[in-house]
This record gives sequence, structure tokens and C-alpha cells, in this order.
Amino acid sequence: MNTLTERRAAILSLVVDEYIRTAVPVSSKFLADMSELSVSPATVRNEFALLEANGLLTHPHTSGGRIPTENGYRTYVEQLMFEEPIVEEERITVEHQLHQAAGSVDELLPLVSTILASWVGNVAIITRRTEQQRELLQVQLVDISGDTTLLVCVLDDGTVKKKFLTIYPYLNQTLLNQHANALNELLAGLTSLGIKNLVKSSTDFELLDLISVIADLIVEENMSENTYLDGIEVALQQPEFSDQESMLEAMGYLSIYRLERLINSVMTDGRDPSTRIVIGRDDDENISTGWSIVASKYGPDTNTGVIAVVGPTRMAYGYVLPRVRYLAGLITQLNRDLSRKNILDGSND
Amino acid sequence: MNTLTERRAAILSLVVDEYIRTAVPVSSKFLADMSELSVSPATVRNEFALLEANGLLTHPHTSGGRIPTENGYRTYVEQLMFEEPIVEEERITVEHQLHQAAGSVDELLPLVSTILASWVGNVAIITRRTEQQRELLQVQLVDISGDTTLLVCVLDDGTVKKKFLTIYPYLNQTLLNQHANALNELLAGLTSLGIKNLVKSSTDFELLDLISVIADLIVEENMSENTYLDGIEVALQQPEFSDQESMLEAMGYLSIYRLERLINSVMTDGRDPSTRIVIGRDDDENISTGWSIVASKYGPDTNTGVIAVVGPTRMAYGYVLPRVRYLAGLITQLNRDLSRKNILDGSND
DNA sequence: AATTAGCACTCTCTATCGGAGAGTGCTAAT
DNA sequence: ATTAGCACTCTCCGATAGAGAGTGCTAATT
Repeated sequence: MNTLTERRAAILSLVVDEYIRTAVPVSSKFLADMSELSVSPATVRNEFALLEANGLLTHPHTSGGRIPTENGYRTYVEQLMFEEPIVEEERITVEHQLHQAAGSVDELLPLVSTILASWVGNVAIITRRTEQQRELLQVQLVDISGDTTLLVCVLDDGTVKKKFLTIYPYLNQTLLNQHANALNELLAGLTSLGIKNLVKSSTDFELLDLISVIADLIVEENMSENTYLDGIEVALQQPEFSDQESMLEAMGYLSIYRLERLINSVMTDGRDPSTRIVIGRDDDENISTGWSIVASKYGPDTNTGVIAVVGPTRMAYGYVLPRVRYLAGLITQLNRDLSRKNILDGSND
Repeated sequence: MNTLTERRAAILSLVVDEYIRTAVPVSSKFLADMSELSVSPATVRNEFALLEANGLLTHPHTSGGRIPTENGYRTYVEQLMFEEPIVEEERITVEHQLHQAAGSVDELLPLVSTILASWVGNVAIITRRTEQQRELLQVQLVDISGDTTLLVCVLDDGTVKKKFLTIYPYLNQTLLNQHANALNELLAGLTSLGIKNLVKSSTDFELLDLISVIADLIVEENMSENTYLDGIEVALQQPEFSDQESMLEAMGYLSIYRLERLINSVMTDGRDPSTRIVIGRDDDENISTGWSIVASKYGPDTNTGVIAVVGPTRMAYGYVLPRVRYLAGLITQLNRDLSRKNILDGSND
């Protein structure tokens, strides 16, 4: 195994940069002509050969220039990549767009996913963990029809959860209101866990079943409400998907269900960093060959959610990474602002 | 203009059927070899020439067989098409799948769109009109944080609508409950129109602004909640979209926002039939060349919503139409069952 | 008068060929 | 260690040719 000399690293870096930019294999002549290297094509070719021996470059056919291998991309990302800084103008644009969704997380996250997707020209996905510590603010029971009652729970982040119930014997709205009042007195301010503990501690409540239903409903994960995906169309314009077959395959790969599982498994495999780049078929991940993920956890908790970009391995990592990280920080900040506001308000009561 | 003799009609029908099936231009020899016609290729060619003169057929290049024009498809659909009956087995499968979503319309419609899409191999879309006559069942006001209050409205079909408000001066939860009780006494059982009339009739209510907000919120159209789309992936597998460009163009065309407007405009242009087939660029519609729509209104009201299939003009109309109609009827029936139940339950009180 | 056989014609499709161009690997010279 | 030189490989592109499919038209047939 040869060492990665400085010049060799520079050449690898240039090949990756150029291939990412143009999607065309990079030739020795092209690199030699660049002022930065001031060596002849033959020298570059020698370095090519060594980089290829190290498994960092390859060439699709004998006379067609070099492209990075997956390991080449990994080396590039870990050691060589220049992170394209976010210029003031970009920052202003993003924050301007986000102003429209200052209200709640429900509005914030889909907007951020759209912004990220169009920013980096790839698929953007944001998953959100259901906050286990959310508190129940209010319960409501509404008589819809003779045998259908609607249970409505409002949580402290403004989320509204509902569930249709069938309650025997029939309870009219007046009775339902009485029950709801009793439930509110008992449960308001509790988390799902708190409610469950309450249930455990004593069994002489009326409506015990209903209380359990509420505890479950609060923490129910509903993927379509907690995962936001955007950018499929723009991602599919890349030359990687220039024929119908690869395009359909990509569409299948980019299904929100698959990606949601994938992203979460990548970020919850015990590694600590809040930001990860997974390139191609990694040993211990079930990512497909040809695909990469740039993912970052966002807060305020270590477990709040993940924001990620998914695209072909030929991805502008140096451009994508800072932007994913930046938006993750922005979401964290906005979340923190919201919850701090709640705490302050609470102490005012 | 020549008349459409019986044999000429049969030939047109066979060409359309065959082209729909294979996406390959149909030759005179092929039709002559079919037992049904028992004429020579030369005769078929003569008929071809006449059909072409009438603008019902065309040929993409001199020696490549005939394909239908948009007018050819229209004549086929209006006069010649055989409607493929739904066999018992299909019916059972569909009704079995729908059993899972007996609960509410929210669960029913996305499932139906998925079923329809995979059934006909094209994009299926279902739009739902917000029912203007829905009654408000209950209002809730929840204190989220010092300057944010959540308004929650439950409607008589089980829909829950919410809206964040900023109320000055600050009202704590006890005060909010009092207001909510007052609002419920005043507004429960009213439609949006009823509430607006109430507002008009007298102006001495407290919280007049809030009442207006509620009236608006009840009838607020939220497209993403009321439109269901499925089948893009399966539709894009058709040979019409065999290159990246046409595929991307199709993806743009199949955007849920465009289609939602399109479908509704097609079905609300004053024509009476509950089922329509629009083929290609029609004079008075803004459908694109190459695309067709098979749409049907569903009930129980004349205005409840539309279920439709969208795909290339080379669409199996005889297969799609009965299935769209069948599912429209099925939705109507299920809706009717639901509302009848409500009426019966109401009279029992 | 309608139908059909016959035939020349057109156009597509596919394979093949060849040359230009790009890029490489290797060797020998610097 | 670097580089000039050169033979070699492979792609890309256009031209060419032949097969095949299908047509339009004319003249013969029913």
C-alpha cells in the first residue's frame, strides 16, 4: 500500500472535483494543463496508476480518463474536500424563505426540505422523531354519530392527534364533556410516560381503557406526518439517470418509506458524530452502490430528527455538507427558541 | 367527408385496440390476417386511406403502419369501444382491500387512488370538495404558549381543523375554556354559512373576530388534504416515456397541483354528464397534446368530488372507464352509508 | 363496383466498416 | 524523478449497405 503523497492527494482531489462538476472522466492531459500542478501528462499518468493501485481511482474503459471509486470519494471527503462556505446572499435568501413558516414545526420542516433540495439539486429528506416528552394539554371527546366518538388530543407543541373510537354504552355529548373534563383534570400536563405510570399506580379510574388509548395516541409515530421529502424531480435530471430503466430504478430507490428507514438506521447505529457522509455500499450499511447520503442530526435533543441529502455518489459533498449542517443548526435553533419561549411563559403563570 | 361504414368502423376499432395493446403502429397485413375481417391487405389499405382522409388515422412515417389520431380515439370512445366488464374476481379483490379503510373518508380515498392506479397502470387522482354544509360540532381553545393559542374545530364528519392564533390580551386556559364554552353554545351545529349569518344578524358578540376566523376555517380548502394522487411510477413505465426528457416532462405534467386544477376544471365546465373522457388537446380544454383523462364525479352530492385516471392518449379506455365509474359508485355508496348512519343516529336522540 | 394481386417505392432498422480523436501504458531518454 | 515519444486501445460518429416491413398505385379479377 502506497502512501498518499501530497501531490497524489491533490490529483485525487482534482479528479473528484472535476468529475463531480462535469460527470465526464478526467484525463491526464486535462490535469497537466491546469496551472496548479505544473507537471506533464505522463507524470500525472504515473500517479493515476498508483492511485488506481490503491483503489481510489478507476477507469471505465481503457482510454477514457479516470473516475473516483467509492473509496476514492471516501478519502476525498475525509481528508481532501474543500467545504464551500455559505455566502451571505444564500443565508439571507434561506432565512427570508423560512420567515414564512415561523409558526410551527409542521410548516417549518416541509419548507426546509424544499429549500435544501433545490439548493443542492438532490433529494432532501427530513425525519422527525416523535418527541416522547411531549405533554398533553387538553383532551376532547366529540360525538360524531351514534357509535362513533372522536378522541382529540392537543399536545404542548401544538400537535393535534385524533382517533375514532367506538364506545359502549352510548354516551351523549353532555356525558362525553363530563368525561373529558375529568380526563383533563387528571392528565393535563402529563407525558405519555406519566400517564402510563398513573395507570400503573392505581387501577380504580373509570375509563381506564380510554386513558391507555390516550397514552398510546400521544406517542404514535405517523410517518407521513413526520417525514418530509422533496427534490426527486431535480435529482432525476442528473446524467446518472439518462435512461428509463435507471430512472425508474432511482424512483423506486427514492421512495419515502425506504429512505426514512435508511436515514434513521444510518444515524442511530451507535456512532457519535452528529453529521455523517455515507458513500456507496458501505460494509455495515445497506446503502446501494452508486448512492450516497449526507445526513445530520438536528436538535435540540440528540434524538429530535435527521436532515439529509440523498443522491448519486457523484455528489458535490463539499457543497452539500455545510448546507446540510447549516440547516440542521437552523432547525435546532428555531426549535430551541420555541421551547424556551414555552418555558419562560410557563414560569410566568 | 366520407361516412363511417361498418367495416371502416371495425377497422378503426381494431387499429385502436391493437395500438393500445402494443404501442406499435398497425399494418394492413396484420388486420387482414385476423379472421374477423376476411379481406385482403389491399382492401384494408384502401380503407386506411379513407380513414386517414377523415382524420381518424395517421402514419408516423411512410412505411410504418397506422396509428389513431386524437380524433380517431374520440370516435372510438364515443361509438366503437367495448367496455371490458369487471369480473367477479376483481370486484372481490377491490372490496376486500377497501374493507381495511371502512372508517373514514380520510383513509378511504388514498386507498382507492392506489387501487385504481395499480389496476389501470396509470396515474389515478381523487379530488374532494370541501363540503360547504359541514356542521361545526365543537370548538376548543388551547393555550400553547404566552402569545400563541391553538384553535381546534371538530366538524360533523370527524374532520379536525386547527389554526394558531395570537390573542391579545393574554388569556389563560381557564379563560379560554370559558370562551370555548360560550362559543360552543353559540355555534355548535351550525355550518360556516350559518355562522356568517349569525355574525351578520347581530354585532354584539364578544370575540367577533374569532367567530369569523372559525367560519373561515371550517370551509378552508387544503389541497394536500383533499387530493390524492398515485401511480406516477407505474405510468412512467409506459413506452411513451422511454427517454429522460419525455419522462421529466411527464413528471412535471403530473404534478398534483396541476392535475387537481385540471380535473376540477374538466368536471365543472357546465356539462352535465357525471363521466367524461377528454382526449388530447381538446378545443375548449387546456389538456396537453398526448394526454387523456377519464374522469367521473362521485357523490352523494353532485359536487362531492372527482375520481380520474390520467395517462397518455394511448390508454385502454374500454378498460379504464368502467373501473373509474365503478369506483366512483363505490365511494358514493360508502359516503351515503356514512351519512345515512348519521341521520338515523340523529333521529334516535 | 368492389376487391385483390402484383410490384415498385419509401422508410426504418441493424450491422458493419473505417477514420478521427482521445487517452493510456510503456520504454527510453533526460 | 520526470518526461518525450509512440504504439495501442477504445469510443464516437458518420457513411454505407442490405434486409424487412409497409405502402400506394395500377391493372386484373370477381
